[in-house]
Amino acid sequence: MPVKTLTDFLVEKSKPEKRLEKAKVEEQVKEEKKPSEVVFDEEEGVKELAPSYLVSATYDGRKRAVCLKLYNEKDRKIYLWYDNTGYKPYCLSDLPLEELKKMIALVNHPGFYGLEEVKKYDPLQYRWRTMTKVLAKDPLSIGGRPTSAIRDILPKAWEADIRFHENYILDNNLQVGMLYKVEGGRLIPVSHELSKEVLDKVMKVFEDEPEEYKRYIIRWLTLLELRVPEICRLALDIEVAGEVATRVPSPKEAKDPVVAVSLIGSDGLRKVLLLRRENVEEGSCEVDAELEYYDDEKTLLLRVFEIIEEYPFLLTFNGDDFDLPYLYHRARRLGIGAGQIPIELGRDAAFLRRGVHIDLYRFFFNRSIQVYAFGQRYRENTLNEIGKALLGIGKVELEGQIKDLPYRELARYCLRDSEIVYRLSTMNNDLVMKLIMVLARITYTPIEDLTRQGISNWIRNMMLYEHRVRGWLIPRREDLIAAKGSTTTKAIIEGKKYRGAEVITPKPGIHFNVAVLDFQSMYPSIVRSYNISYETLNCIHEECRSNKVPGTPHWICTKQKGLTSLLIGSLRDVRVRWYKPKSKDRNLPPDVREWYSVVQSSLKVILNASYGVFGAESFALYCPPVAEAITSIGRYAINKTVEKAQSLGVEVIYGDTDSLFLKSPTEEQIEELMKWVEKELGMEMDIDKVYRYAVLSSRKKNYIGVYPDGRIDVKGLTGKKRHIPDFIKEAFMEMMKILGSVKTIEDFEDAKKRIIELYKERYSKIKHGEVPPEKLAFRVMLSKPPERYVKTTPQHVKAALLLKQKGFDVKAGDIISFVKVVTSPGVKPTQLVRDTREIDADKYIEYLESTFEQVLDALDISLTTIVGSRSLWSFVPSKTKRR
DNA sequence: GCGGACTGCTTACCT
DNA sequence: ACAGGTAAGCAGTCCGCG
Repeated sequence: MPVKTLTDFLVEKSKPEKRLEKAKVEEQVKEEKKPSEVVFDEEEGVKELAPSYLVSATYDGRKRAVCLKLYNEKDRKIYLWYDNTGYKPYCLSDLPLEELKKMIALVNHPGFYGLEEVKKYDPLQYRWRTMTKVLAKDPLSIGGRPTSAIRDILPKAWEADIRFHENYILDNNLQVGMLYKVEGGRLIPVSHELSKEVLDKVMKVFEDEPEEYKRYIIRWLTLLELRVPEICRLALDIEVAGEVATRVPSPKEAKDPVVAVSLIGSDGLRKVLLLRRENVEEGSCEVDAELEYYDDEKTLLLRVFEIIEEYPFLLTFNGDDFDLPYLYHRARRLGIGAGQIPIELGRDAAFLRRGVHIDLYRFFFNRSIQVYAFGQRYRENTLNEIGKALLGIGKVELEGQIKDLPYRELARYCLRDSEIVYRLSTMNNDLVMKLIMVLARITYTPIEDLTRQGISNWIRNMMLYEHRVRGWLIPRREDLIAAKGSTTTKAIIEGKKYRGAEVITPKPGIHFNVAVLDFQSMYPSIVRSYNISYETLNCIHEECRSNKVPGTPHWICTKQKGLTSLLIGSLRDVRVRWYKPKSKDRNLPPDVREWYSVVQSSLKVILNASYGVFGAESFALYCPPVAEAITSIGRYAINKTVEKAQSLGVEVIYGDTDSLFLKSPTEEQIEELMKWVEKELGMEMDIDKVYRYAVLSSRKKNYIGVYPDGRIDVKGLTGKKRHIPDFIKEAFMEMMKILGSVKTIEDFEDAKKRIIELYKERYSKIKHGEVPPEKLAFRVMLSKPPERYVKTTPQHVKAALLLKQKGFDVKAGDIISFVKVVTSPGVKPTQLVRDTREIDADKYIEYLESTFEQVLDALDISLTTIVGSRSLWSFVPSKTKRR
């Protein structure tokens, strides 16, 4: 079929000077040459290679060339390919070539290589410009060197802060995660067209869209229909026998011996390497792995390195900061040459020379992954917590110190950590590995960068790629901000840059038959439908000025389709109209559905962040008016929809950002409202959920929704917050159970009574000191080191300081567990509590009361009157209703 | 010297 | 280092009070 592939599209749109050659023949991957035909030379890299997945790009400082890592699924090896096209680092100048030639400081710069004229389209000025490429011999000469970098010599430099290997990907249109082969030393993309079947179906779904738009859809489909390879991998964890148990050993010094290394491979390898030491017993527990004992630590380490080299991918948990640097420095200390160690240490990461190291700690720490990919199922970033939350297995509890453990107990402990790391990568059919690969494809980001960087960098990479494909000049930060002006709306929260979302004041009470409608990915829809992009916002055309963004003085271009609008809009549509429905389609085989589900959640991660990055200073295309325009249109849309609902006679009882809670609407009313939204606002609404009843208070972002089957949604209420004591949480859950059983309005009378009984029972338990301290522990995150709290000293910081006094290691990110006590300063770390009589019962009663009250005040019950009038002896008079 | 009103800080949540 | 909006509790300050 003469259908355009992504590769065609890219070639047509861009004219980079040195482009990699395009495959002439359509090879089928399955019928490819045997990997035995691989020609690989350690020094020079691969010369011949059957189709393999591009997973990473780095810069090899020794060879002064970009190095690509290609993963061959068949022999499960990574091959290195070094650039041989003479690609040079560069930045751009707006000065004419002739003028730059006369700049002595530039041409005499030791790293200066040459000049070249190029045409670039400037999106801020809507015109093509002639720019001069200033080429350098090495990346450091462009920038990054402390003194006299080329970018500082030039009066104005463009694109100078893009790293060399990133530039290489951009200029050569390399697609990370896709197939490439090597022939005669040349890197050649392997064409991977969509099947006719898929293509026909897609074109049917998007038949009404313009050609330009369809090309984007095909581009995403081409990247995302191809399955990712099986990733052969090794999980590793090490144990070090330090003298002080409360301190983490320093990797830089590496003065304590590595006493155990556990290794689990996807090929079935299960090993623990143990160091023999004096006075250590064998131990007795079962260990489900092969144990290897070493008398000599050096031999042990060399064996570990040997195994690492056998695998293309290495997984660790915090290996960037601990395991790999420790292994490296320890090995050096024991006299192992750097050349024998497969590890290369970066400034804040650890890499493998040949393979790819993925530090799952960094990946799981990523907020977007936490929230959107795993639905906040884990809320602490420790291996134990993530393991427990996602797999149901935590770390082995340590009795005593590492150095005192018998061999088998040590092996079991060490093995468990690798086991969790490995299982995190295999759960849900390798979900994590697939997510990583898919995100790398969408954002054109090497695996090593993707698993370490935040989402603003992923989106940056995706957008920079789009710029290069089109031959666009990437705007300089200050030019972008100067051209687009600042924000014009006032945030409700002091110190914020612009106004955000609308929250509709809830109508307190119990509401039966509630339908929750929401705009399907509201912000991306706005970006698509309103042509939002940094260049189209406040464009240069006089005629566009009347095309105002509601609620702001900003306007939007009517002449040209915005880059962001196309990019984000097409991603949204691919998700909403293709991948999401397919992931739920029961007619498809489970493995296909599962793949679609991986893709749709990856897209969700990107889309959810695509608005926020424009308001984030760390984003390369930071442009707050863009973010402001999006939220402003969002407020306009929801407010207009509320008006419309009311005019249709539907009561709106609550709404937040993109959702509306409608009280017993008829099907016709819903349908009419949705139709109106589509026609008038150019956006789609969905029935997100239907509640048998919802309990609202006057508090925003706080409600309980009960589904027809009795399941319950709890939002924002104290009872579900992570930091509150288990005792309170359990009481709250009991209360929810009671509410879940309510079917009709009549049932409420009984429910109210049961809730009051429940409250009284829990009340007296606290009062009588019958609750163990662990159940009363608050667990609050320390967001910075204790000494950095200078303005106030919150309770968890007080507790942290007490712990520190006792010699415990407390650092940012730790969860501090404390109870409220009667003695000064009112709190005590849970570990230090000896006697239940210390506990401040009244404080806990206050907490219990306010937790219940949040629910009860919506039910129109007041605890003070009902419980206070009963026979509960010394009832502490409660505060009047809090607002 | 103490309590109430108030503001600001901090955390955890919602979309 | 994706954003802003909301709730809640506590720390700290100011002021009145013969």
